[in-house]
Amino acid sequence: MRNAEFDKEKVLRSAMNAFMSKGFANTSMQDLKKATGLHPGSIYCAFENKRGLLLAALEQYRLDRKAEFERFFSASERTTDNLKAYLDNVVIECISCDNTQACLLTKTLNEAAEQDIEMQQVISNNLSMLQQAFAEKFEQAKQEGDISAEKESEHLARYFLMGLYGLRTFAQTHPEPTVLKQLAEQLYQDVLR
Amino acid sequence: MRNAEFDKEKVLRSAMNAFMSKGFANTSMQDLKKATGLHPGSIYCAFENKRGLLLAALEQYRLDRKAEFERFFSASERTTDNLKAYLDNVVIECISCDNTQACLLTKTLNEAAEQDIEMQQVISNNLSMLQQAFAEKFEQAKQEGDISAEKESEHLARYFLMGLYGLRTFAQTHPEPTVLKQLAEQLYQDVLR
DNA sequence: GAGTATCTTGAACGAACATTCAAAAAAGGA
DNA sequence: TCCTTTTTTGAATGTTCGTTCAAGATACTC
Repeated sequence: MRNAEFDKEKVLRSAMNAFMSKGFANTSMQDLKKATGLHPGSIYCAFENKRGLLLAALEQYRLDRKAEFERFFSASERTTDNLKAYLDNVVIECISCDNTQACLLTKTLNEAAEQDIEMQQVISNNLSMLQQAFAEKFEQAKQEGDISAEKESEHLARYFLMGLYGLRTFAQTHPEPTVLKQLAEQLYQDVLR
Repeated sequence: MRNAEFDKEKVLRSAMNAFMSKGFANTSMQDLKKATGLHPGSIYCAFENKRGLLLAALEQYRLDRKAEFERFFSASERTTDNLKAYLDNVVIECISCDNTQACLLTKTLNEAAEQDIEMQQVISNNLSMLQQAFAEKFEQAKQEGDISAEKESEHLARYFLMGLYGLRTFAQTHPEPTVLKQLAEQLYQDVLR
């Protein structure tokens, strides 16, 4: 017997970052070896494939984002405040120089979705879960009286998610803090109103 | 002397479609040969590179979208009506099964932006021009009295463009006509209000 | 209609890629 | 301590890629 030496979470986060900054196709096994510290053979032993590594990285990404989500939405008692904090954090990520600018889900969706139905399904499911999570928070905010009871939580969640996608894309061409903050603020207002 | 045989616009539109459906990295020269009907040598003679072909395709895309923009905004006398028609058309594109679902600019931005500063510049400029064009139309709509004079056209254009990005991304995971129409409608309302 | 300049063709090239595999190393069980 | 089992290692593999190039085809010029 012998156990694997590497820390799976660390490896997956490294791979995540590599895929986020260069994309799937443009990240070579050599890049992944450098990023993760794992030799090709080990990667194939643990994840079967380069594609398998991406799938595992996507799952880790989902877990990490879920934890982040719950952290933000347990900060204050007022849900709308948490929502604003979450949104502000997205802007901060967009401005930052590390690899949090991109979203692994949308990046992979753009690149690997075509031709790979299973990958598309995984990403769609992840995004649907995020939308569902937002819908629950909007429902909560309605009960707290900060959002009109007439609005449908599901619609709000969809619109908000659309805004997040757009914000991230916009930031890729114009990562100016002032502009991004304005956009985020208006999105927040439009959703609350 | 001898002139080139192929129709440059047709070739570029074919290349455009190939790049839009499979992305830059995943479109091989064989794919491009099949799509354009040009042999590798001819492509290299005319465009220097695979990358050069993408740059040329991006320019053709810009021209085509510009023509489309002007066509939509000269349809009715009321600018807001034209804006709505433009937005509805984006939804139609998102639902359709051809390659108009994706935007070549954002697709390329996601893939080739990193590592290629010139490419990034080209795309940023294109998107800025589109934003500027929208800003002019919003200004027009203000003068026609359909948009509050207090709003800044530049802000409206930015927000609208962000919405378009988001809509296209959202459509990739959930191309349901009803949902997309709702999202487009709310974006339109939020911008006009 | 001959000459020439340019384009077209498609086979050939080296490089880079994802993947494999056999040998070496290491950790547990007895 | 030795044996077994699993992981680690990194060189080797076959494939595919973007790119080149020399030969052939074609249209324009004089």
